[in-house]
Amino acid sequence: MNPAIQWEMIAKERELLHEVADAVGALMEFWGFKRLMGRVWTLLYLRGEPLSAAELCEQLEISTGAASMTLAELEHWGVVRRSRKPGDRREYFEAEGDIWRMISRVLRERELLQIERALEVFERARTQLDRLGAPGERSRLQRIIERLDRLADLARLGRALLVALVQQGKADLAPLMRFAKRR
Amino acid sequence: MNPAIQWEMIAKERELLHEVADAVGALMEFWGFKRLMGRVWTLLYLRGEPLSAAELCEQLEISTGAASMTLAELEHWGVVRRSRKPGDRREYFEAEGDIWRMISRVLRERELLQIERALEVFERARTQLDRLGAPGERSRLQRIIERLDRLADLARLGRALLVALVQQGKADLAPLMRFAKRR
DNA sequence: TACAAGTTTCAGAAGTTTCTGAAACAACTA
DNA sequence: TAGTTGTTTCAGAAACTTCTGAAACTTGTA
Repeated sequence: MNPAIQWEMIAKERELLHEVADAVGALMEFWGFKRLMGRVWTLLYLRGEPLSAAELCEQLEISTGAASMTLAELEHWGVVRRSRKPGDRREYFEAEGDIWRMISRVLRERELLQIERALEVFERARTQLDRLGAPGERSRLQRIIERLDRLADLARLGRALLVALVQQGKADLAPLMRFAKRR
Repeated sequence: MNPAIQWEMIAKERELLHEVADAVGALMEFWGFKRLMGRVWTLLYLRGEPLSAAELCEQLEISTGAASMTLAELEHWGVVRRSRKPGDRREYFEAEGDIWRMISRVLRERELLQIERALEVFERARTQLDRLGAPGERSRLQRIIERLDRLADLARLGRALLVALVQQGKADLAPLMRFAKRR
């Protein structure tokens, strides 16, 4: 094959992976992670083989420092594994293949925590407001308490949905996938 | 009643509302909104009556500029209404009472958009990669394409879940609430 | 042990977001 | 119309986040 054409194909592939990585990066950023985490993970996931830190730096045009910190963070979230090849001093990195395991971990450890924290504040404030009843003010306070209860209900709903999602996914992702395909 | 005690009760109430507003503010920030939007909306929601911009500034200790901008933004999302009292020059602001309407709007207009955008990139990259097949490289490319497909599947799952949530909620929030209470 | 290759850390650069406060503006009243 | 009160806008201050690059450190090799 014409080497010029072959080179062009390699460049094209690289560009496409880059675009996908950027798209996931944007999604992840939206989800409150660093954009780089999304980009790095995506490249590793798509390539499907262990890559060295140096290659990631080169492909994504980032510094060694950024690579090191991002990889450590991804490892902390359990979405990237580190490995070595015999006779090679470098460390290699590989993406966790099970996407759902990643997501459900984030849902459990981060979103759920946020909701529970808010819920605690709601409940504590509720009991304290209840005790506060000023004689002439009962009905005004009552209205506030009612609305606070609705906020708490919503938080509990969110919690229940998250828990259900995590449980369902743990049991088996397939039913959810079928659900998606039905639409 | 002893005025000192009465004053203390007012301060206590104020502090409690403040705490709840901060909790919602943190949640909203986590969701990619400005913290202030959460704080302002919460105070309006809990009080349940129209408040003036000045009162919001005073209660939340923010500048008039911040109040104006935040209220405009909240109005744009349809979660705060603006009204006037006859014979009063000031504008008053009131929170949208239907929380679910707010949330589903955000889900539809923001999250859904994000996912669709990513999905488009995935699909475009997929067809282009498909065309790219280098003779000796078919299987390597094939692996990448497979993984890209899994990413796309996940995005479609997310989209389906969001759509279902929005639809369900539009029909009636009650079933979801019962779902939450069952747990 | 000395060396080299690879990795981590961290001070501060660069970029971004959010908020303030004052000036411009708008709306009502006398 | 002029004055008063209330609202919006926006330049830049402040705070925060993310990234770089060089120095410190670690690990394996000779």
